Amino acid sequence: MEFQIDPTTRVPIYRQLMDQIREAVARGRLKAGVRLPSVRVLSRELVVNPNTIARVYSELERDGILNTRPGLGVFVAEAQPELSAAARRQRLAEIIDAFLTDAVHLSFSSEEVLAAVSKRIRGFQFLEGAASDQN
Amino acid sequence: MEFQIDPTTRVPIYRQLMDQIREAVARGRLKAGVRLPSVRVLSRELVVNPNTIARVYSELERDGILNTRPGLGVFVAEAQPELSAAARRQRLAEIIDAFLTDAVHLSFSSEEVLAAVSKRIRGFQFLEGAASDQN
Amino acid sequence: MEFQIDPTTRVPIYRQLMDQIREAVARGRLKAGVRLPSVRVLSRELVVNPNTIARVYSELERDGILNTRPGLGVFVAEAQPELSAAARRQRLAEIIDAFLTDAVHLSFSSEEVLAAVSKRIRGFQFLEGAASDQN
Amino acid sequence: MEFQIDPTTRVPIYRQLMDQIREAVARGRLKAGVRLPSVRVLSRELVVNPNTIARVYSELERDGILNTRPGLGVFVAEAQPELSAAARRQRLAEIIDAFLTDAVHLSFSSEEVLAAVSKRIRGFQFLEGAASDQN
DNA sequence: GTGGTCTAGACCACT
DNA sequence: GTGGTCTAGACCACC
Repeated sequence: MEFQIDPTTRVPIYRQLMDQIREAVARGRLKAGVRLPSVRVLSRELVVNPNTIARVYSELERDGILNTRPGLGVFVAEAQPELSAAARRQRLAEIIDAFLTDAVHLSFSSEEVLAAVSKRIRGFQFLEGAASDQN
Repeated sequence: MEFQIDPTTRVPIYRQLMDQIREAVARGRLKAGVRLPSVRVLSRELVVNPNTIARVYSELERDGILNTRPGLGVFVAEAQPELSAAARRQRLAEIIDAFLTDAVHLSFSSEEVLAAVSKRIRGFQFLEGAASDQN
Repeated sequence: MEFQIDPTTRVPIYRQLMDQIREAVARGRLKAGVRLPSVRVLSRELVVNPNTIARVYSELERDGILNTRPGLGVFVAEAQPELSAAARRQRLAEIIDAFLTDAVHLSFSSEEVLAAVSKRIRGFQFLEGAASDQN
Repeated sequence: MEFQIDPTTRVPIYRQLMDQIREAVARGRLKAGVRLPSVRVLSRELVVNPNTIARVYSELERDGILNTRPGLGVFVAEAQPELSAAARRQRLAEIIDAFLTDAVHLSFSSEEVLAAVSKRIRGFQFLEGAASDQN
């Protein structure tokens, strides 16, 4: 995995890195169990303050996306939704509505939006099957 | 239209209000030509500083979503996309990827996501027709 | 770069400063990547409230002329036109007509106006090449 | 002459009307000596407060573009530059620089700008000859 | 009445 | 240190 920081954006560095790790996991490019570079190594590689990397790892651990095994390193966690089904559904509705609001203001038609989502969704590693609903 | 501010979130007040207005316009609940509450009235209603409301209105005006008529008030604008097709397509890809990343981490399947998008898209007022691409 | 505010004009302070920065960028006197003075420094220098400077920077960022890097400062952005060709052409026609209207009322001849434009245009950093129209 | 007010713009009504009269004069569509509609008539026609029309006429009179002949009406004045040659040249330079700044930020090339100015200048009624420089 | 601009001063997040 | 957000309160222009 290579991560890239664009310092010309107003998105904070820690956010850029978090988003890239989250997206890599979502696309299946980072699979559960894989070890990430150490804070020190990655901070040198990206020319970023080690504190910033450490913050990224700890926030992703809080989100259940990474696990730190002391002395061994930081690893991609098994997928494990902690939210209730109701909370997950509500959260999904929120992010869909926010996304659709933006899409409308970009003057796309609903057909164009659905087509684009259908196409891009193939680049992501979703759960198999339909039933993720029982918890 | 009623707007609601949640002061406990870390989302800035002006952002919450902007998002709510943008969504209401995208859903067709606020139609072009409708007058919004005056800065002073809304600031009293939401118990928010008038400057904060004024900021929301002026940023939405810069985005082409509202118009200000001096001395008269603030109104919902006619939709008028000014971005190039290339910029619009890139923006759409970005928001879709960000949305799908979140959806994967919520442990939904791709079928569930597509179904939810298809369902919720009906609540929004998209452009008619499919081809909005010639400019 | 030195900026100057004339408090006797009816042009708002933030507009004066915005215009000066826009012109400096257009002339190539402020090049992409250059760091602008911090909000606090410039506000002391110009004897203007920091909020006013912050407003200038944030509006120019929305226009794609500046970038903010949190914690680091404000920088001149790479040029990146996002408007559609149609919108750009219409905008150009509008500003030309407004300019020509003023020029006529100053009692210049068309030859004088064209000569003056041709001469002054050399002080600006335009795009190379002629065709900037495909998007 | 028909004037049109667009209430959806943030440009004040009095400014819209002033600009339209100035442009009509500059284009030669309103010639010196022509009588303009009375304040009352025009205010009914445009559905605008009479005070607003009166303000437009009085400001244009101050600029030397209109003359009021009491009891007779308001007339288009003879062109009469009151400024010194130096002041006129400086003012021309200012409006050219402001215009060119905008044109650069619209990502046009200098060739495109010159071509567009040359084309649109034909729609305006400039002074004949080149020598408007002796005063 | 309407919105727009500016100041002063506080608090927070990012690096 | 950097910029971002919010409040409070003043003054001005437009209608």
